Amino acid sequence: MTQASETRPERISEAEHAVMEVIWERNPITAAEVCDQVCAARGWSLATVKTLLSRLVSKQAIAAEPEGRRFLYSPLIARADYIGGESRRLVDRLFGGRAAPLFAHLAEQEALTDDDLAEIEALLKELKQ
Amino acid sequence: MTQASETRPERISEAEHAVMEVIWERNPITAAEVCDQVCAARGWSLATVKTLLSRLVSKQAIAAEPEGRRFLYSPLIARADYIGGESRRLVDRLFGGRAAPLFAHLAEQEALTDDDLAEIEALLKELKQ
DNA sequence: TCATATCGACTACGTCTGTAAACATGAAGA
DNA sequence: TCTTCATGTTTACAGACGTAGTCGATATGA
Repeated sequence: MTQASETRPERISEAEHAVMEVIWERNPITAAEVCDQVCAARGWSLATVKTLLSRLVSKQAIAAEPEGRRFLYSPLIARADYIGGESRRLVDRLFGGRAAPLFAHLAEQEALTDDDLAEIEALLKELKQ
Repeated sequence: MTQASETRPERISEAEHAVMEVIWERNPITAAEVCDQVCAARGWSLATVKTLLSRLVSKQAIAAEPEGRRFLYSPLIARADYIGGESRRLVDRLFGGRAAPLFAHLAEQEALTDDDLAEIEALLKELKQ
């Protein structure tokens, strides 16, 4: 059963993702406001943000609603979906789809703080309840 | 103090990574042998593999040792380092560097099998011992 | 020795990405 | 009304990436 319109979400690049984060955090939002949030941090110009915004629009990752002579942008895909997809891609590509080896790796690299461990432990308990 | 030669490992692309996996699994290995392992699966031609190999050589991800009139390729970076780096990038980019939210996400998506859970639990115990 | 298969090096080329300038147009102030 | 600012649209351009063809040299079998 293939869905009628299998709109495979087009891949969001790294720079585009930075813009998405801003939009997820606050929306609807204008181009200038997005720029306020990221241009300083990434050394971008407003023009760059505009380009990224229009690419995100054509990728249907965000919606642009006209407001006067400008646009208000809002997310069309949920952050949870995005990070879920990216996480899955990584786990599939590097760990054969199994999450445990990823966890083992992070643990080995001491990339897990005590807080992380405690939190994960709590989650584990919950999952097993 | 910046290190003398800050050889920031150049980014390995998706296609290149597929080649790396073959080389990690068996090495030293020739271009033709690499092709045997991936060309069918990915629908590539030998020429494509050769290109990827030479890009990997220039990125210093693999070494090419001459053997007669051909090369034997071997990894210069460890698989563990690679997947560690990639995992870290993802965790940094999407989860603010904390692993717990990633774990929570995988759990939420039911991307964790019972085996995964058991394994992670075991690892946790070990880490806390 | 001559054709052929093999192999790396070089070249190619369309797409995507990062980064931005130029341009057109409408709004707003002088 | 004339100028200037703000804003989206179009165009640009270099570098990375995916994918592969061509070239030149060597090994090899007839």
